[in-house]
Amino acid sequence: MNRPRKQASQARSRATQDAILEAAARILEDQGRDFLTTNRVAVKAGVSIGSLYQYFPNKDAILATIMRNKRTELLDLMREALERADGMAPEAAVDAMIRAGMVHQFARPRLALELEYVEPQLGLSEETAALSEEMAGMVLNIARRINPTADVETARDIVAICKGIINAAALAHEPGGDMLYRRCRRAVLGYLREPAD
Amino acid sequence: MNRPRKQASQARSRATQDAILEAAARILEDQGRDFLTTNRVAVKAGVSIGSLYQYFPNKDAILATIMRNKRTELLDLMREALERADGMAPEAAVDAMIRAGMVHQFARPRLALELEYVEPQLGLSEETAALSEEMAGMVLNIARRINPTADVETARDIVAICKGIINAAALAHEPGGDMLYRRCRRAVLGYLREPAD
DNA sequence: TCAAAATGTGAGCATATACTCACATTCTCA
DNA sequence: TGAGAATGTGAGTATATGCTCACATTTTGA
Repeated sequence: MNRPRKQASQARSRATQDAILEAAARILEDQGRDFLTTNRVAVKAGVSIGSLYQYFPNKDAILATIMRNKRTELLDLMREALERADGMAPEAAVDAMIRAGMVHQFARPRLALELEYVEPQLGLSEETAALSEEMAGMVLNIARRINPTADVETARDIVAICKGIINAAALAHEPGGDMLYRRCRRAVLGYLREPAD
Repeated sequence: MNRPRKQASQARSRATQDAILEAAARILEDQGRDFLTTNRVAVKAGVSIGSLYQYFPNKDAILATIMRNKRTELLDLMREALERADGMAPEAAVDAMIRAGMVHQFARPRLALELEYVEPQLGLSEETAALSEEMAGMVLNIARRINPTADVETARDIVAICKGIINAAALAHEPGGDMLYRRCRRAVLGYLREPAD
């Protein structure tokens, strides 16, 4: 295979692509979805709309890329936490998992919320399902250390519970600090320790 | 005061207004927000767009009305549950409250989800805050019977937790039956019984 | 140094959609 | 029954926005 001369060409400038992605993300989180127009993204990213469309085939592709990037980050953090949790006490393992997985969403809760809202119209349903399964699998692994009867649905609920708390905080413009983490932790442990029926 | 001849005029036909509201709600929940256009609402409601704009000044007003109606319903159900819960055992009281408050969202979870997302652009933030406070107050009343140290934040989290579970179910097109209710119940009781730190 | 390839530019097009208005239809009541 | 009020109608308008394309600028390689 022949390598590109410098490092450009097939992917154009990585920096420009990132600028576009970050511009879109920032508009989404601090102006809202109604303000997310391709022209505005281009202006904020410091490129012309013409250029923007050389980096992405359409608006949804920008959002899909942001989505995928965030998901990759999230999965990596969770996988890493799962490994680290190997020799840990059950509660510490839960701690590590929540911290890893959720710190990520805490960082930009508003963005996470907006992305979740846009996701259905992005045609990523297969990827979404796959991600959900992998996440549920990892969460289940940890959850069973607290409650051995936990099943996949339990794991999915745990994720949903954390999302609920985080999203509410985001909508209320709450700061996403350590308090929020502790509330998630309490909800997760409580759910696992409460008998199923 | 002079009463209107029949019952029309100042509010036009109540039936037509309801038809418009229901048409909008149905489009929202089974076609999605991208399909919610005023023309489509008019067609589905069986009126002309011209008429639609005699009942509502603009598109957002339709959504705001749906929102307000649902909220009124929800609050009424919760208030009623709170009264009924007076002589009940703590757990039964929690039961009644979740059932009342959440049965409402369970009924049309997809609609609830879509409304929640549209809400910020509707300029109802004061009403929203007021509603949140009243809901939190009622939930807190019940929550304290399980855990006397519960505070307003605890109450808000309980609401958020239930919303999270319900929304996830809605997004996954899960049926919103009794199972869902039981998972909410478990999450709520677990959260309340888990020590705060 | 220069030509060809790669990349950047933004005025403008195509389209979608919220909303209007001139007119038609129906209702009210003496 | 008929005149005026109330209500209904939908083609058309104004505007916003995703995206294109003809052209300009920069980069590349000998």
